[in-house]
Amino acid sequence: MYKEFKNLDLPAIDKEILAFWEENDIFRRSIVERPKDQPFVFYEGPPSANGQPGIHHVMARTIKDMFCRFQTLQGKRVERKGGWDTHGLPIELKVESELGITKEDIGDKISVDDYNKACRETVMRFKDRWDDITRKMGYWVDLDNPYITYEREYMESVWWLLKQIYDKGLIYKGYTIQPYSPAAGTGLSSHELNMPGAYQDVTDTTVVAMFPVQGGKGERGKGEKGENSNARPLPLNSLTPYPLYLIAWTTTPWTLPSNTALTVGPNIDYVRVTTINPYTEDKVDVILAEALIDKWFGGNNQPKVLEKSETFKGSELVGLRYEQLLPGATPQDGDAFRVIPGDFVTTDAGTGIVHTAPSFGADDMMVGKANGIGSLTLVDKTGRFTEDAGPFAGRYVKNYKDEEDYVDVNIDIAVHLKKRGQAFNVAKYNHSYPHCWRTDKPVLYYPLDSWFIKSSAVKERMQELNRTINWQPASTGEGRFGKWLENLQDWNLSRSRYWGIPLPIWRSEEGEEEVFIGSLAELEEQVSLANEKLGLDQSVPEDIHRPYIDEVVLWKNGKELRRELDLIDVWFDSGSMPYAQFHYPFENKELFERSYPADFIAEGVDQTRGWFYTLHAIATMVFDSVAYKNVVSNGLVLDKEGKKMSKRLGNAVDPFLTIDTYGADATRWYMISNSDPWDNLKFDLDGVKEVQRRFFGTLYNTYGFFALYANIDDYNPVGDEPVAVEDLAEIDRWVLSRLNSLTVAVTRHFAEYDATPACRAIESFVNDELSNWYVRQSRRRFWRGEMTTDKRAAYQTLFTCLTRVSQLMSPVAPFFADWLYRNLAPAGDIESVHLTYLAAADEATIDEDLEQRMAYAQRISSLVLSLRKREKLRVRQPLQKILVPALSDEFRRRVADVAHIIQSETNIKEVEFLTDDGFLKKTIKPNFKVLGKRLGKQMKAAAAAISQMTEEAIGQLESQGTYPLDLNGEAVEITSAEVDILTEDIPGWKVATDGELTVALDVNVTPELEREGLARELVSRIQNLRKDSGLDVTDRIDLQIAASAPVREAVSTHRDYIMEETLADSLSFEDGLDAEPLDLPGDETAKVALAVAAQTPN
RNA sequence: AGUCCCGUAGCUCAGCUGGUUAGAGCGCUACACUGAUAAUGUAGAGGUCAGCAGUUCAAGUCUGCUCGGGACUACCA
Repeated sequence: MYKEFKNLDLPAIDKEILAFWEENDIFRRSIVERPKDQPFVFYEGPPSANGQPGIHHVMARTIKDMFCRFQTLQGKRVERKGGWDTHGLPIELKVESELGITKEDIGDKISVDDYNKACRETVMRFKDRWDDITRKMGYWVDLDNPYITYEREYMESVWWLLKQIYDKGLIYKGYTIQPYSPAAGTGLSSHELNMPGAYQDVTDTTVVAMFPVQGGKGERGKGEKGENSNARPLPLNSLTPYPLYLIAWTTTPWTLPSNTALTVGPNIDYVRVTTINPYTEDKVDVILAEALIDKWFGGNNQPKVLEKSETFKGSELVGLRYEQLLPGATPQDGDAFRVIPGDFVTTDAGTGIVHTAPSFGADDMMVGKANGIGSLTLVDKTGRFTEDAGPFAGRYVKNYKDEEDYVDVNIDIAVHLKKRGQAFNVAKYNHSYPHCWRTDKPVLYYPLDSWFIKSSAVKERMQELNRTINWQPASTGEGRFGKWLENLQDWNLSRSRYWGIPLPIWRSEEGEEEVFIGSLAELEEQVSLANEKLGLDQSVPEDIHRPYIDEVVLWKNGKELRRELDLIDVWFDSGSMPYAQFHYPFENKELFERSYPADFIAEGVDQTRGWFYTLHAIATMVFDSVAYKNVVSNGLVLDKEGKKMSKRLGNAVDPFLTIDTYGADATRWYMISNSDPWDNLKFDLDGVKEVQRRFFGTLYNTYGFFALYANIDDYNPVGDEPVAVEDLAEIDRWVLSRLNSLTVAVTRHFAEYDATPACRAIESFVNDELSNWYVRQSRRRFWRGEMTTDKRAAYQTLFTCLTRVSQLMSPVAPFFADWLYRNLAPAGDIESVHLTYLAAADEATIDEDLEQRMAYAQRISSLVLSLRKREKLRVRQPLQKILVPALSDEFRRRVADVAHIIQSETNIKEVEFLTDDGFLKKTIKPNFKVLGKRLGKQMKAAAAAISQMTEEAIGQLESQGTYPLDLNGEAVEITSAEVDILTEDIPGWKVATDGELTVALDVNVTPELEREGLARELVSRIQNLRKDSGLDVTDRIDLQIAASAPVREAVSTHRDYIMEETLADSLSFEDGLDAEPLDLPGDETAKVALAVAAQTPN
């Protein structure tokens, strides 16, 4: 017996199937039953379990899951090792805030040991929630043996990888500018800088400062001797009695005391302008980019240009010396206060001359180094000016301590410059500036010591390898990722933190000796060596996190070495997972080799510069290989208004609630079918409801239909001898053809990592073709009479379709698919659809001609129904015929083949073809695609000429195959293949057209047809009565009828038909019948009484 | 600020390598159907394909710019 159900309850199906999977170990079997030599390698990007899973995780994991399931269907063995990302700043910050401490307190108020213990506990806090959502959403991943990044083995593999990179000379220690939060006393990662809300619009005091050119104080006009150290004759060195300044704009006046250079664009045009200092009203000469004159001169409250020199290139300014803006400390490590060239200078903003303070800007640092100008760092790590900062010493550069009476030092600097006659412009400026997400205070860029991976050295190779990766969508690979690789910077590995993998580098105090550890065994050796040389008794700690590892002292060439205190960037942890998940190379070599590289990975686009990058970088540097061959990057899940979901806005969708309410499948199917996953998804629960109702509801109904009749007939398609192809009904062959076309399409889409069209194709097959056409057309075959070959053919066909659909949909809707599959399967069989193999489509059953014929049947039926509607002729009223113009024999054959379908669908007795040219009014249209290619510019004229063609001319074209056109005196032959000839009218008939199809309806209702119509009306009413009386569809009845004369007549004529349709054993007229009168068309009346027949024959 | 994605009916989305009536589903309105019935069919209303310019015989589709939404990257002074 097939199970029959009252209502579709997807959440209940989830639970039932989940239990079935677990009891029967289906996930494991779906892997181990596939051959080892047919692997499909998938890597799980490790989530961090210190936060709750969100609906976007359901999205990302659906993508991962469905392609893995699809490959399993294709016979691949898909191992899926889960993983957890356990280190890093987010976890540390969470712990800090929970313990109410700051970074400074670590090692003081709390030991590093206890602190790290707290991190370790926090990191898995929501593991249960994650495991729960994983189960409930049907994501198959091995969570029993996950890799965990804080485990000793994992960390050892990371060290090994780093050592490989070190041995290639790609690791160095450098001094660089990094985001730093003085308020929190900690450096920040770029990740943190990109937390929502980090960039805030702020209004800063900006200054255009005037840097006095050395030897430019008015005496320049007199000659170039004297103490002028600017030896080069300059174009600006023309006659002028006024002091000369270089002017530069800054939004951070507090960096001005640390200025050591001015940077110009070598190819930018500059000019010297004579003007008046707006604050002192002295006449001065200033140099700036010509393009920016209008920005600073001639406006309201702006000085005027009194005189202007010829332009000269920035390169001519290079080397020019100027006097330190605010005299004080000078750099010891370079030749400062010079004009230097820099590519990054533009004329978009400022003056075209860039104030350069190498300690407080990445560009500044870079260009400063290149030109050897040295640096000044007059601000300390608390955000305060140092003693060397003259009048500003000791003051905070921003209000880092929330001082009530904080006076903005930037304003004071501006005032100070004004008084000295060295301010050209002071103004407020609104721009976005990064803030520390914890303290909400502005970030400062500060020089810090760090370890780097010289990834820039392998960027060409990374780009080459990237081109071999199949990105979905391609634009992310070429654009976002490709561009990122083009401009690749070195990878800053260092994190001055506590909870992470320690850098395995030991150095002597002065840094001249260095040991880089690549394994625990190596560390063991080095420890023994150190013990021997230093007379110590150390051993390798069991836990190689801080603080234990920090206590290890090594030895080399007579020096004591201590560990560099930094940790490794967590992104290196996750990028190491292909190797570290197997503790490679210390174990599992063979397993690793067959699991590398990945065939497929998937994450959100936000991982482009995260995990996608670190996987790629490590693979390129260590193995000269890609880490993954195919990658899908999905977009964001937004709320239904298109806003980002956040707890703060309260618009976050709870994945548990969604799945509990609508089922995992409806949620998954909605997410994948609604739009391409790489577009952002506007998540709307109404959409999930619609999927549930429209797709799953329809499929469920279709199954219910099958089950209902299969049970009545006690039919079991399994083991039933397949009906020979030639004995199948046309509609069976049609739907099987469509099913196989669908299989081809779905297989191709999944193989190309393009699931959205696959879902839509399945949806449209189920809704439009299987349910609304095949089942509707075939209903009578299921309920009528004995088990014939035709009936068996119908059962077998529907069974085949449902079974195949369950396979095709199973990657996306694993629960319902399995439910459907198992309900269809014979009782007692515990097979799961997820253990089956998807057979290649049977191309032989794809019959394009048949699909075309059925398309005609559907379209012609629609036309007839619309004509009936227009003429107000209800479908139950049989009509004699329709006329269909047939301009070709092929068309006629095709329509004739499906005429019976049109007849039953529209209640018409015959389909008649019109070939007599006299009847048909033809129209002609150019085939633009074909003709346009050939004619090009003449197309317009040709289209006009063709539309002018007479019936006669069309006839000539049809009979001879060609027709000459005269296009403005030019003769052009057109052929019948280059035009479409259609009929749009049959004079004297009611017609409807759809493209090339035209149908006319015979609206004449003869008395005979009317009687038949009445009979059908009566049947319909009786059927309703049966149903209202709660009869089973198989119950037989006795009928009594009282009716007006025409109805009696109709009943007499169609007595057999009525009895057969209503399963009546007897039918009699009883004039005095006491029953509700039935509502019949016209003025006819009838009363009907029915009773269950005494005995049900069968 | 740069890079990338998106902008087609009230809503969610199709629209292949440019080809002449721009489609579907939902929603709305009317009618029909009724042995899958909390289903189904037919019809109707609803579109300057974000805007501007260009290429072309022909642009929703290709190019450039502008505007709007989003993401990523970014102290460009």
